[in-house]
Amino acid sequence: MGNEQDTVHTRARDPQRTRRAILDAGLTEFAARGLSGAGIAAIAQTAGVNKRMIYHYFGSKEGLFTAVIENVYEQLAAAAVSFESETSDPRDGVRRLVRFVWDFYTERPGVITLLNAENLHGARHIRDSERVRAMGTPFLEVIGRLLARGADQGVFRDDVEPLELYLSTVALSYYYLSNHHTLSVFFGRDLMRPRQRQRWARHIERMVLDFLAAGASGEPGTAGT
Amino acid sequence: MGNEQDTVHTRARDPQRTRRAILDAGLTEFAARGLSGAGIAAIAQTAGVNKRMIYHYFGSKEGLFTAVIENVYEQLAAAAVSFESETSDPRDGVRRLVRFVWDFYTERPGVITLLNAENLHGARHIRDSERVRAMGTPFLEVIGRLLARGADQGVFRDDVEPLELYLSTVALSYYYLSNHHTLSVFFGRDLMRPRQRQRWARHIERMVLDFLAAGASGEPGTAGT
Amino acid sequence: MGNEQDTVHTRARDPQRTRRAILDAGLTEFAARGLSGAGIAAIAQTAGVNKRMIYHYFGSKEGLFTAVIENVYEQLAAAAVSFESETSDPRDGVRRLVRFVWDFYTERPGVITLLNAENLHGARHIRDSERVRAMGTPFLEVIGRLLARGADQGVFRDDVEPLELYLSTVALSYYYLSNHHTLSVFFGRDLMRPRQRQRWARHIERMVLDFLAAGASGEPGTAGT
Amino acid sequence: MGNEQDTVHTRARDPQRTRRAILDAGLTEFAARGLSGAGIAAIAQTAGVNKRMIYHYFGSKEGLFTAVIENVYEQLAAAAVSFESETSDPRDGVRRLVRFVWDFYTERPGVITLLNAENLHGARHIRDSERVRAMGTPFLEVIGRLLARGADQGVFRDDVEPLELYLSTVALSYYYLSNHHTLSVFFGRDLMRPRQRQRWARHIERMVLDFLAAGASGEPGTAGT
DNA sequence: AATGAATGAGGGTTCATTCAT
DNA sequence: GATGAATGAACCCTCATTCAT
Repeated sequence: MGNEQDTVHTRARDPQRTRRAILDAGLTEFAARGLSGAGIAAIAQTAGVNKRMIYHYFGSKEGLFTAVIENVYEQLAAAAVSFESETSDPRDGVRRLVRFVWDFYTERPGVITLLNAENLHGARHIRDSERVRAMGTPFLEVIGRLLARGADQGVFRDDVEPLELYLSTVALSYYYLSNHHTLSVFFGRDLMRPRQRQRWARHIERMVLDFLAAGASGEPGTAGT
Repeated sequence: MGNEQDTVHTRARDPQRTRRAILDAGLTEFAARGLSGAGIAAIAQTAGVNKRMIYHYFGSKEGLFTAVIENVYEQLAAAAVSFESETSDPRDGVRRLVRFVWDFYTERPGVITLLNAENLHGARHIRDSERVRAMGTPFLEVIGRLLARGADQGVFRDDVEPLELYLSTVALSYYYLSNHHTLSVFFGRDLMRPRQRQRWARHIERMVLDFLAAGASGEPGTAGT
Repeated sequence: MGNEQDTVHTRARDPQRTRRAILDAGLTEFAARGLSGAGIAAIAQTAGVNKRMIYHYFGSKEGLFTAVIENVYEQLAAAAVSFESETSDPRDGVRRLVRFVWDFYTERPGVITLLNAENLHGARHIRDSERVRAMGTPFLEVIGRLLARGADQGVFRDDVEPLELYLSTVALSYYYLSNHHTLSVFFGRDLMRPRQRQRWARHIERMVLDFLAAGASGEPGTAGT
Repeated sequence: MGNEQDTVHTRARDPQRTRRAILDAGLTEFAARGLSGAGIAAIAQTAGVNKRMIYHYFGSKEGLFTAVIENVYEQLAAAAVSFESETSDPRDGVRRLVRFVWDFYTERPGVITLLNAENLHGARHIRDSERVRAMGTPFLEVIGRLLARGADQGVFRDDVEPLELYLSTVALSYYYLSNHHTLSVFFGRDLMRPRQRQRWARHIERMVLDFLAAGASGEPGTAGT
């Protein structure tokens, strides 16, 4: 008695479903406990599958972790195409960018801890991944066009690089969400109360936009002429 | 053969030194591998002490982790007094703040992973610490005076709260340093090359200052007159 | 070198046998050294299995202990059916009872130390066991019939309860076997010499029977007529 | 912080008191947890002394255990002199014996677990103790006189040895108290309820006395004439 | 595809004990 | 007499993983 078993005896054979369940469970567990904190047994239990299946589909714990994190990056890439602004107003484009980033991480808190975990390990799980490598370049191109249009219209300064804008935007969102536990203790106030979060979201938008507006020429440029 | 032993046989009896050595080793190991990734054996070996001593001084692995992280916060508090600017120029004050934050985390990369680890665990190790709780308030007061002076002189806008300025400053430094591994892969460029780092440091300063200058009254206020 | 391994490398895959081997080894070790004195490593070695298997089958050291002790009770229950006397002579029935008890514990000295261990821990391992709880009631019923028949025939007194007879019988056997080590020192004679043991066995029989006979009516009762 | 320390820093130097405190704590802890279950740290804490003191006074854990158990035997010997009956009535003498034994173990439940522990270890801690060896002989002499007187007066049978009477008496008390935890579960009733205990005490007395009376000559003997 | 049995290494922790003061 | 620091072995247990079915 008392045999700790991973799952019920008979289970419908559904490779796709099994694989997906493991991937989801891996995301949950790795996000909650980190790479070394998460256990194969717990993942198998959460997924409702036999431990052995994890090795069958992903080879090893690190293999699963790699798959999980690549999956996250694909989510990011997939979602990102949505904010390619067809709007002609650059300021609206930046607003959309800021909101997209904020919403993305707000809605996926696990992604943050997962990325932290990957950074803790020197990004070695994605380093050799062709799917992830330079996946960010398209982002920079979109943002680059945005910045160029803004500078052209005289509403944005022209000395900001796409990477700088992107990193600034993410940093302001990510750090707040990533470190809210310690910050809330450090400052003696709960940063995750809805009111506080909304204030911060507005602050990011303001900060990014006002920074871009600072030193703008104020008159339409002549680029392209 | 047999059992690996933790240290050399005879050791100078020096409680202070032993405790300190464990604390330092704990910082190093926890920073490098996280709470669950770090091992008592490795910590003891790094500290050059017997494993048992960790329990003697800190009760448990988590006890040591708590002590390590509190120690980090004390470092932060101790270092922070240094940027209390006696300068009368508010812009210089903000520059000092930005540089202090950037330098602090740049020089202490372990602190970042440590704080990430603590956030992964919901800040439960400092939640009940009276030493850490609200330790940030003095920061806000210093920054509050800075902002007030700047607004008074007409060089800063007056709609920014101390917490907003502080969090923005830290976010821009912290995220870049915390996530540089994945970001470097994602964008296909090494963000930690000295050149890149310097550029980013300058960017933070510019972004914070230009944001604060945006919408400033431009003329000295009448406060105190 | 390095780590002592528990067993030979390859082992026939035989769950039943493995489980049984662990149970037997647990009985031996717990009986010899008590719950806290027995070690998982020793049990595994005695059983010829890997340490991990103990957790696989029994969850924990205490889980194994619980299984061992429940197993003992099942032995007792199983063996007990044998003395249900079909003999019509009540005195013979009591003799069979006395001898059964004496032989049971004589042949299983480990059971005594095991029961002592369980009592040291407040019987908490069997307290919630449905298999053990009230397992003794059938004993009392058999003995009750025996006493009734004896009283009916006028050879037993009628003021003795089944529990009293049973406990008396076991006490006289159990204590002698349980405490012979200290008693032998205390009295300066070896109580476990065959001669001494036989004398004691005879004494128990005599004491129980003479007690039951004392105050008997001496004439057949009228019950059932 | 969190240094587990054994006692307050300064403590009145009182060798007698310290030794006594350790002995008492040892009795308590060994009785509650057995020899291997009791820990030096717990004993030191219970005694309110430094761990090192245990080694100072008793050399080792086993040394302390030996001292504790010898102490118990001295208690037994000391208390036993009290029931040397000056009464001329042998039946009263036996009643006093029975009650003394029952009361002794009832009032000192720890003694039972301690003796069990010593038996678990083959009585090796008292085996070489001159103080304990044959300490029981005086008991047998007292009881011997009691039996002789009873047989002489024709109220006791004459085929019972002192050791048999003593062991029977103790067995009936000891087993009930020693195994009440498992017995209560086994029979589904709480044997330690005051009512149940009193019934058992009366049963012991009855059983011993009726056994002794069985087969008595019924007329005063001629011994000594 | 899927499972339960089995493995060896190492996890954090506690042990009784000794050293230096 | 008394203390706190320090030790090394052993403790129970869990880990990621592989074997046999």
